[in-house]
Amino acid sequence: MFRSVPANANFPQLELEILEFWKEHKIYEQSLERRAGRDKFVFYEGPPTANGMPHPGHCLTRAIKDLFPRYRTMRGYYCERKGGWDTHGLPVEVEVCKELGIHSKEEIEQYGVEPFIQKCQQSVWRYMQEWERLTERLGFWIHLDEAYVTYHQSYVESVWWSLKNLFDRDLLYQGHKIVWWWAQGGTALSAGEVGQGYREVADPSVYVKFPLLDEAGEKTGTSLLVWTTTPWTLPSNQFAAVHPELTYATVVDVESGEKLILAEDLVETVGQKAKRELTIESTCKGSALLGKRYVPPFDYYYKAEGDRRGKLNGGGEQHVAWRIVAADFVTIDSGSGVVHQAPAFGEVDYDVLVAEQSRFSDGEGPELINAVGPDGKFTSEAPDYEGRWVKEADKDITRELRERGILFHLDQYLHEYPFCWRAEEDPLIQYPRRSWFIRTTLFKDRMLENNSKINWLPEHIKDGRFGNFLEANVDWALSRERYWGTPLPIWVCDKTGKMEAIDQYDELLAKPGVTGTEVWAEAKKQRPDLPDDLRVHKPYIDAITYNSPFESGGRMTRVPEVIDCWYDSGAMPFAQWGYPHQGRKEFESQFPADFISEAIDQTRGWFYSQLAISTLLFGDEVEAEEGAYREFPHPFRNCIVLGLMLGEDGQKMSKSKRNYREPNEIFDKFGADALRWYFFANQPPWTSIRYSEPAIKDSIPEFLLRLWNVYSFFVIYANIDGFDPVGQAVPDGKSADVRHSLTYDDFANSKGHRPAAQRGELDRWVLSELNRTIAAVVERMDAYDNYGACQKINDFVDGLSNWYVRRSRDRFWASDKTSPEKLDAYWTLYECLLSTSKLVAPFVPFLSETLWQNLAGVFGDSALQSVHLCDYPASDTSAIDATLSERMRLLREIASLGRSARMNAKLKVRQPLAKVEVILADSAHQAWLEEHDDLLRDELNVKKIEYTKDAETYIEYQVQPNFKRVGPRVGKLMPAVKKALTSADGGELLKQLTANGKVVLQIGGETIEFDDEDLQVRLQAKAGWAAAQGPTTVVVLSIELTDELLREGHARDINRQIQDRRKQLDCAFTDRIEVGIVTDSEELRRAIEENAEYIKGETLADSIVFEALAGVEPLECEVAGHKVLIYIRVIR
RNA sequence: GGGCGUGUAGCUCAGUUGGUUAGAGCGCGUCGCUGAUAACGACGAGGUCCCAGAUUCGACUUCUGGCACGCCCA
Repeated sequence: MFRSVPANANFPQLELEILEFWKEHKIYEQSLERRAGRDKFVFYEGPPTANGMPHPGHCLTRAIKDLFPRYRTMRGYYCERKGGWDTHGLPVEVEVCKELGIHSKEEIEQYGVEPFIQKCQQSVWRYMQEWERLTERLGFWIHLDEAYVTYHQSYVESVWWSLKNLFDRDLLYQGHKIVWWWAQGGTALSAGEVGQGYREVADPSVYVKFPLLDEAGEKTGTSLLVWTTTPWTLPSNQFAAVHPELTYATVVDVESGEKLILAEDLVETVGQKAKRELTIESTCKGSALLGKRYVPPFDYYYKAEGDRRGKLNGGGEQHVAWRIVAADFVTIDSGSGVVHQAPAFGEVDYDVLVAEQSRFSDGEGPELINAVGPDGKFTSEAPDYEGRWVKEADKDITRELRERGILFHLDQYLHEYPFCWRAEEDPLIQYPRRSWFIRTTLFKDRMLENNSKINWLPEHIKDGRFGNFLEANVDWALSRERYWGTPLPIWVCDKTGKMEAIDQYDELLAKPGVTGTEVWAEAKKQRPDLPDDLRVHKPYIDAITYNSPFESGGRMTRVPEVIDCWYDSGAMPFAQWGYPHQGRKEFESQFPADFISEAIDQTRGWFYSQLAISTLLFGDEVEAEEGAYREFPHPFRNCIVLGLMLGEDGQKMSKSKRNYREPNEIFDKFGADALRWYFFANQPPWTSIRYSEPAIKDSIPEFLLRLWNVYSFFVIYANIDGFDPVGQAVPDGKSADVRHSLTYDDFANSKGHRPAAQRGELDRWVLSELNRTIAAVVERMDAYDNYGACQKINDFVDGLSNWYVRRSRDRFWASDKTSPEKLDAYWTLYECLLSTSKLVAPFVPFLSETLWQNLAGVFGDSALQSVHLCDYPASDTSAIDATLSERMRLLREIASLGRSARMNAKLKVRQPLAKVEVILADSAHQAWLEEHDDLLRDELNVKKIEYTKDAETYIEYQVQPNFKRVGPRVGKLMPAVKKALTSADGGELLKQLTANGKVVLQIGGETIEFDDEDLQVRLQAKAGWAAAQGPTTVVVLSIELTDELLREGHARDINRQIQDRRKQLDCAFTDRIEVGIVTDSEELRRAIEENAEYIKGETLADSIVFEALAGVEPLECEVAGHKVLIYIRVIR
């Protein structure tokens, strides 16, 4: 006996039971053990940060991450799933600062770096429990207790190894990075923080004259007209930039006679602004101006360096600065088309400097000029303004320019400018900071090559967002002037400035003359519970110094920076194993990944950091560890890039807007399977989806409940009829302790089990559909297309429920429990359900497990304990019958048309009809349909189905060209062809076609032949018939009703009333009853008498009498316009 | 301002290499079924496939240019 199935399934409750079962029997662990030694399917977990609450978007990521490993495991692969946590970085520091009520780095230093990072380490686990709970509840199988953690010593040392590798290969260097700088707080702000602080302000907009020099260095009398909104950057000017493709005009200021150069398109605008009359004297391309020198507005640097020339790489010399250079970012949207360049205070300006530097030989090019200190005040290099806050100095600088006669025009400019988000009055400035970089640009081509080998889903990521990002690669700014992060493992000699990288803590301790280890020892003494991993972090690591190998008496001290936490996560493919200090074997066997998935916001994050690090470390034929060079792609082969999940209102999910529900709420209300199915089955994973509770809820009736109902139906009747699949189910020769996946073969010797070929058409049809579905699902899932796979599954379950079960009900209800047809029905449905539960297991692991446990449970220890231990179903191609499939489709179409026609004629299905006539455009399957019309007769409740030959009575033929075939052949004649065919007599054309095998028409002066396949025939029902038409089929109802048919209809009405009453009385499915009917209508009485056997059979009535039954409450109802009293007594 | 993506029914979304009746679910309407039953099914209404051009015999589909929204970056 199967366990009886609750009528109303409580999915969330069932899921909790399954979770318990999995835990108790270690099903996940077993599923891995069963695949030990098999081919590997490698999965990488992109580490989430556990210091924020998980939201539904995280469910999506985790669901996809679960789906494919589960699928592959069932397909026979060994798929380890090691968890991981991202723990470093600014967000963690910000959280701790919030908690402490402090902001600036100064305040952190005051509070103490040591307690601060201790707090960071604890904060990282704040929402750990919620994350673990979500992971488990969603059914995401992953080893959380063996998760890698980015702050662990082994992980840090692994990252150190990779950095040492880069350092030793001269791929790590120090340079400047222009950052958004909060001068008052002495700290750089992250992009996110800067983004929060934009607001509209009015800044000065100044047009300044830069006098041009000739070859000899003499003033030419012409000036560049240069525009800027930050006058305070003018003392640090190094270049003036023009766009090489723009046209520039030399104009004469009519009033003063001065000559100026500016973009031609801006002459009028600038003239109007300054209220000057400017007449154009000549024009030239920007490219013609390149290299010309000018006198900058301030001579703080120019005085000494103005005449300096440097050697160019290609030979020759050039002045290092104060000349015109080309830049693509120059526009004519505002200003003068000539842009002042102060590389210290603008990222694009800085890039111009770097480009210039690269043209000169080493040490010969321009140095960065910076007259401003980190406090935002002018330094002694600009003595006139020394000590003044730059923004405040703008006015005086402008005044000085005016006094010196080089200010052409001044006005106000409204624009968006960033301010500090925690000190609203403080404007941010762009400012250069010493920073460490990785020379990723050297590897651009290698990274692109690597990228080209990756299978991106969707495909456009490869050459789109990700490819473009790689094309525009700049060196990776690695260092951060922060506290909680992987320390940059570089020690500097205080005598020589020479450096070395260290990749292991023990190696550091073994250095000669090492001191400073007591700082950690002391801390550990004070707080023995401190995790040892902290010793490789600030401030402890900073305390450790040792004797310089470069010069005696020198000491080696670590540089102060920590690294970008994206580097941490990108190092995960090897660092998760502590490679190469340990875990070599694991790394070798788990690299590269077959599959990763994250949302699209990781393009520049984890996707890039992994690819870059891997390409640099393992992608070039470097002299390195054994076999460092690897074929691309690595470190991942397939990557599903998920869309972002938006809130209910289509906006970004936000806690404060409350535009989404907590994941737990969804689990409690609808269950994890509903959520998972919603994710997998409703759209390709890369489309961004809007969080929608109704849509999640819909998964239940749409899919889960439909499958559940079939399952429930099966269990109810299998138990009633005592259907027992066990018998000799386990084939001889197989050891009793082998547990089975229960495939078709396992039943071959069972009682009442017939080979599919011997079963009826409907059974063979559904088995054919099943195997087609299996093949399609496997094909889709191997291509990482969960959406396509779900559609196939959904179609199958729909067919199983709404056609197979519906049309097989009679067989399940048949009284002869041993008839082969009845047993066929049970076996077929049983096999379908078992296969389906395996098929859907990766998608809805809970529901499938529930089904499996009950359906396979009757086998006890002969069957596998969990569906997740089974092999994924394999398609039996011999069971697939494409012709049958097509025929059944046609049959269903006819049934549908029949219902449609009934609807139009307002003839309910309970009323039997004498006949329908079916007209087929193509008679290929007619004979088969005729043989199987019992199904149709029953479905449509008609006595007879005829396939009409002489169709012209009911319909007209409309002939259309097969555009795909005929189009290319006739080209421009197509409209004429269409017209000729549709306006011709369709019947006539068809007769020609049948007689000659072709139709020949004169169209547009040409003779055109059409064969069978060139023409498409549509049927059109003529008016006046109760008919419905499909593209190739028409169904016509015969609507004359005889008295006999009417009485049969009445009997059916009575039947339905009795069934209704049974339900009200809460009858068991097998309860037998006595029926009494009281009515005045002779007609009804006759209807019942004539159909008594039918009613008795349907309603399990032992007797029907025409009188009241004593002691029974009657049901009063109306049938065919007559009042009827129905008495029902249950026989107990 | 740049890159990428999206725009299809009231809502949420599909739409395979261009082929002439553009689909699903929900919602709505009408009806049916009643031994899966607090389920289920059928049928129907509902569309300027964002707009404008171009290519083509033919464009939701390809191209160009707009518009709107989203993401990433300036």
